[in-house]
Amino acid sequence: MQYDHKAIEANWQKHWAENQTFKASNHSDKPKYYVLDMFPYPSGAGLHVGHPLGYIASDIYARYKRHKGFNVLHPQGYDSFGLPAEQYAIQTGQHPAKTTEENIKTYRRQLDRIGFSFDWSREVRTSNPEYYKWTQWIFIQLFNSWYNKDSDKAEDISTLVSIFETAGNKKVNAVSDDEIQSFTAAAWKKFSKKKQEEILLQYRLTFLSETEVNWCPALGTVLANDEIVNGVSERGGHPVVRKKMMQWSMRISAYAQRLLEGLNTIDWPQPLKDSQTNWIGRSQGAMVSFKVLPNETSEEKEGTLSYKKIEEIKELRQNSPKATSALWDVLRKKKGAVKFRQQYILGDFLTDFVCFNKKTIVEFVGKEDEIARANYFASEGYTVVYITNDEVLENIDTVLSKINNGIQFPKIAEQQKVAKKKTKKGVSTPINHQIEVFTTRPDTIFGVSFMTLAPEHELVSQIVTDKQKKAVNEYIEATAKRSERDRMADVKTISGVFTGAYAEHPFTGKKVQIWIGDYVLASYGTGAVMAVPCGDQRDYDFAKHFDIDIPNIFENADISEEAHEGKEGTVIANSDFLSGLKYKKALKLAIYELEKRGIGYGKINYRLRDAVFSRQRYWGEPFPVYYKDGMPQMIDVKHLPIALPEVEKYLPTEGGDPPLGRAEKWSWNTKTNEIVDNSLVISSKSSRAESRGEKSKDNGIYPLELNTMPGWAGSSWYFNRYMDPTNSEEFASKEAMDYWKDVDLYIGGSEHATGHLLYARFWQKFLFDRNIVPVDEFAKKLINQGMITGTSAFVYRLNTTQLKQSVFVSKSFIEKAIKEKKSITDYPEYEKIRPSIVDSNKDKKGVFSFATDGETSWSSFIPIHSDVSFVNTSDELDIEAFKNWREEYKDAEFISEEDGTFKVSREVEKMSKSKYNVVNPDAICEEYGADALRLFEMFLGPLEQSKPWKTSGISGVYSFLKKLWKLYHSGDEGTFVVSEDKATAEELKTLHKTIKKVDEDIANFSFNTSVSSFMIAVNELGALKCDKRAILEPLAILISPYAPHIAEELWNKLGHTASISTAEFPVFDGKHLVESSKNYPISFNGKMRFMLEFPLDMNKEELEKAVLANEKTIAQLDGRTPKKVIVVPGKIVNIVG
RNA sequence: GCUCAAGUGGCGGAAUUGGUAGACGCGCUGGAUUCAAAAUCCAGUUCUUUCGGGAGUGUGGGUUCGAUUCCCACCUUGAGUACCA
Repeated sequence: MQYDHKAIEANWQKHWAENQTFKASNHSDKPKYYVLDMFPYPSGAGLHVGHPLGYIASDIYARYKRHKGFNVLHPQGYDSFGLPAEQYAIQTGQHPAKTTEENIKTYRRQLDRIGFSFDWSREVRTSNPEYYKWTQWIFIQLFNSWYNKDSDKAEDISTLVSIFETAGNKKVNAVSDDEIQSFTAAAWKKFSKKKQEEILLQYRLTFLSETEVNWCPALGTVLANDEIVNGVSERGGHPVVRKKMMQWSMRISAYAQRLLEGLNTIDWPQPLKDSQTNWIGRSQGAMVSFKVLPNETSEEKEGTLSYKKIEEIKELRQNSPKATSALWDVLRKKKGAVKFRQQYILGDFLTDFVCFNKKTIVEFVGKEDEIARANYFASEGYTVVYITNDEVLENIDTVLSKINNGIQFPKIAEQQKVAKKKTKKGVSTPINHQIEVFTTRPDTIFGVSFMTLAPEHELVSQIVTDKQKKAVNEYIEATAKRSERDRMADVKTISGVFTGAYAEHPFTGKKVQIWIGDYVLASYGTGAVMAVPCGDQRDYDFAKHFDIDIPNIFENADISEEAHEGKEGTVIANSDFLSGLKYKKALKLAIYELEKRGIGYGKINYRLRDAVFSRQRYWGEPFPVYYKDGMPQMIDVKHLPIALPEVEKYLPTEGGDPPLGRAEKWSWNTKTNEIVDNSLVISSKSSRAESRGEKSKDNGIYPLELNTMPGWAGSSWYFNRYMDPTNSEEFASKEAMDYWKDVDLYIGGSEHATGHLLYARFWQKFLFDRNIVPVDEFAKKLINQGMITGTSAFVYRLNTTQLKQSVFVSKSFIEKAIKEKKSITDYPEYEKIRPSIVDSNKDKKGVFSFATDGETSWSSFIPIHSDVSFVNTSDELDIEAFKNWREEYKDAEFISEEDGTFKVSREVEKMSKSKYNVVNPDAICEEYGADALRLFEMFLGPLEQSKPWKTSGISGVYSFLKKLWKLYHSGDEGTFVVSEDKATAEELKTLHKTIKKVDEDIANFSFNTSVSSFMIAVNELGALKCDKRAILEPLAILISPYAPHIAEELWNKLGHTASISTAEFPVFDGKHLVESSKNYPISFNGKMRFMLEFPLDMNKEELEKAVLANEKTIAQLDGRTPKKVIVVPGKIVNIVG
C-alpha cells in the first residue's frame, strides 16, 4: 500500500471526532497544561495558509505535552461579534448572526481538515447569549466596584458608601474622576438619591462620562485609539474626528501601575512587553503650580521687561548689600501665601521686594526718586512698607512683623471673592489664576523661561490680555480646524501665540511669558508645560522661533545649536540651591523643595487613558443597563442575558442614535423584569422619553441603553470560560478555575499587544481583586507567531488610451526595454500585434512614446495583481485562465518572452484577498495532505519570524512523508513489515540523537529545526535499511505531534489499539551517543585546513605531539616553526604560525 | 524622531557557555530509470581560481590563538509609536 494521505487523514479525523480523543477532563491526577490560541474572528474570506501557523505550533505543543503525561486543555472558539458581519448586514440586510454562523461553518470545516487536537466540546462564541450573559455580568461587577488606592485593589462599591456615610469623602483615596467636590458624612446623607448616584458614578470602574472620542463618521461609530492607524480607521481607512459624546468608559488607568509591574512576572516576548510599557507610558516627575500674574502689572511692563534688563537685575542681585540679602533670606524662606520677589521691575522702577498677590512693596528708604516711586506705587494700588538697613541688621524679626502688618490681607481677600464671582459669570479676571504643569524634569526648573498652554486649555480665555486676544483667538480657531491627521503630518512646523500674560516663577519670582502652542496636547498631563528651552528640544525650537530667552542651567553644556537633553552626567548650574548637583540629586531636591514650599509635589503620570467602552453598533453585546431619571441602572444579574433585539436595518437612526435605537422592543419593565415595547415608556426625565414627550406617571418602564460593547469585551475573559464553558450558574465554577488557573502557553499575533492583551490583563486583575479568578495574570507564557506573507504575481499592462484592448507585457521584456532604454514599439514583437491592438480611429501619435530613462518608462506600464493560482512554479502565467478571470481581459493581447512563455514578476506582500495572493489550506490538504501542510508551515522558519509562502517548497516535506512511510513498508506492493530484531548501535544512535534534538527544539519552540532532524533521521534510517520495531515505534511517537495522521496510522499498523496521542514520549538515553574518537578539525591561524581522527581520551600533550608529527601538518607549515599550539580536547586544534 | 527586532548562497533557513560557516529543504545542473512524462534514485551546487590555493556571514574598527556569535561606530530593512512635557 502506498502512502495515501487522503484516506489516512479523513479516517483519523473521523476517528478522533467520534471518540472525543482530545476531550479534556476537569478531574485528573495528571498535572494540568493549558495551551491556548487567540480565537479567530470568523471572516467571510475563510482561512488562508497564514492563519493556521500559530494553531499548528500550539497543537504540536499540546500533543507533545499529552505524550509527556499532562492533562492538556486545548480549546478553540470564535470571537464572533465584529464589524465586518455588520457592514455586510448593512449592505445586504442579511442578519449578522446568519453570516457569522455560515462563516463559522467554513472555519470549522477548514480547521478540522488540518487535524487539530482541539477539545471542541468546550467551544465558545462571544456572540452567543449564553456566553455574553457573562460578559454583561462582568460589566455589572465593574460598575459595582471602585478602586481603593489604600488597599491597592478594586473593592465593592458598598465599602465606599459606608466610608461616605461615616466620614464623607475627604479621606477616600480612590482612582476617580479628576474633579470631585468634597463632602462630609452629614452632607452625603442629605444628598438626594440621584445626587448620590452621580457621585458614585465618578468612582465606579465603569462609568458614564462626556468624553472626547474618536468619531468615525463613515462607520458611524466611535473607535478606540488602537483602532486608528495614522489618523484613519484601521478598518476601511476612513477619516476620524474628535467629538464629545456620552460614553461608557473603563477605568483601566486605575490599573496602570499594576499592569506595568505584572509584566515582570510573565514570560511574554520582550518587544510586546516594551510596547505595553510604552503604551502605559509611566513618567515620574512633579506637579508644579505657577501663579499667573495680574494683567495690570504685566501688561504695562510689556516691552520694558527686556532680557537685557533682567540681566541687569541679576547683576544687581549679586551686588546686594548685606541687609538686602539678610532680609531676602528671611522673606524667601517664609512659606505660604506671602511670597515676595526680590528686585523686580514695576513700571519704570526697580523695587526692592514686592508681593504681587498682596500688592505690597517693601522698600529700603533713601532712594533718589522716592516721591515719584511712592506716587506710582500708590496709583497702582500697592502698599509700601519702608524699612532701613539698620533695622534689618539689628532685629530682623521686628522688620518682619512690620512687613506683615503692612500686608493688605483683608483687601486682597475681598478682591479674590469678587474675582471668583466674576469668573463664574464668565467675566474675565486678571488675578489669582494658577497654572498646574507636569514635568519629568523638576531639576531644570530654573531654566524655565516661558510656559506653553495647549490652545484648548481652559485658562487661556481668562488670562489673555486684550491686546493679544485677537491673535490668540485666531490661533485657537486655526488649530481646532486642523484635524489630527494634519497635525501629525507636519510635526516640524512651529506655531504658537503669546497670550500677553505672565506667570511667576515659583522659585525665582521671575516673570515668565505664557504662550499657547499646539505642540502641547490638552489630553496629556495638565495640558500645560513649563518650558525649559535649554533642556528640551521642542521648547528650544519654540524659543528660537519666537526669539525667547534660552538661559543655560547646565554646567559645560553647549546649547548654541540644540537643547541639552541628556540626564546622566549632567551637572546643574545657575539654579540657586540646585547648582552643582547631578541630575538624580537635583531631581530629588527639587521635588523636596517644591513640596516643602507647597508649590508642587512629586507625581507619576501615565499616558494610558481610560478606555471608551461604548460602540454605536448593532453586532455587539448589549449593555445590561436602563436609564431612570437620566441615571444608569444595572439590571439584576438574575435576568441576564439581555439579548440583542431585532432591528429592521443595521444603520444608525435618522436622529443619530445607534442601530439599537431602531428596535421597537427595547425598554425595561422593572416590575416584570422583561424587555418590553418602547411605547410603554412613560416615565419622565429619561432622555428618550423626553424626545417622545412627557408622560404623566412613572410606570416602572424605562429605556434600555442603545450602545453596545466594543469588540474587546468578549475576548477579555474567554480563556476563563473554556475552563467551564457550559456553566449556566456561574461565570465558571471555582473548582474548575482552581484546577486550570491560567493559560500556560498562549499563541497569537503581536498586533494585539496594546488592545486585547492589555484589556484582558486589566479584566483579569479586576476579577482577581474581586475574588472571582484565582490568579491576576491570565497567561504565563505568550508567543507571537510571525506572519506568513504571500508572494504576489504581477502582470504589466501598457498604459495608453489608444488601444482596443488591454495589452500585457511579459516580465523580461519590460526589463529588457528598460535596460536598453527603448520603447516597446522599437521591438519586432510589438509590430506583430500592432495592427490588432491599435485603434485606428484614435490618434496614433505618441501611443507608446515612453521616456527613455529607466525610471519614467515604468509609468507607461501599470502593474496589476494576477491571481497566484494562474501562475506555475516557474512564474509562467496561464494566459487562458487569466483571460477568463475578468470580462475586460477576454480579448487581451500578450507580448511574450522569446521562448513563447509569459512570465509574471513576483513580490512579497501581506497575504490578502485583494492582492490575489492567498493560498487556501484546503487546496494544500487536498494535494499534499494536512500532515505535509503542518510540517511545511513549521519548516518555513522560526515561529516568531515573518516569512514568505512558496507552495513549491512543500514537495520537500511531502517526499519526507513518503520516505517515512517506506521505512515501515517493503517491496513494490508496499506491505507493512517491521522486524522484531534488536536494533543496531547505529540505529539507536540516530533515534536517540533525534529524541534529544526534538525534546530541546520543542522546549525552545524551534519547530523548524525538529522537522530538519526528522528528515535527517529518516534519511539515515533509510540508508541503514532499518525496519526494527525498536526504532520505528518510538520514531512514530516522536513525529506524531507534527504529523499526527500518518503517525496514528503507523501506530495502528504496529498493532496498537489506543490512540498514539496517549503514548509515552520516548526517553533519551545518552549512552547511545557515546563516541570513542573524534575527528578533529586542524586549523592554522584560526582557519580550518584538514581533519585528523584521534581517540577522545588523548590528553592535550599527546594530541599536540600527534598533530605536529602528522605529515599534513608538516606540509602546511612548510618548514616554519609554530609559535603556539592551542589544543582543546574534544573540540579543536589551532596552530599559530 | 523615539523604541524594538533583524541583516548568512539563486530562495526559505541552520550553526551562540566564541571552536569545521552554509545543516535540512526548495531551486538549479548532470546522470540512472522510462517510448515519453510524472514519480523515484545517484552525483554536484557560497564566490573565485593559473586547480596550489584565495576570499567569504550588511559596512568599518576592536577584543581573542580563534568571532555569524562578544564590544564600539555606522548603513539598510521590518515592526510598533508618534509633538507624552
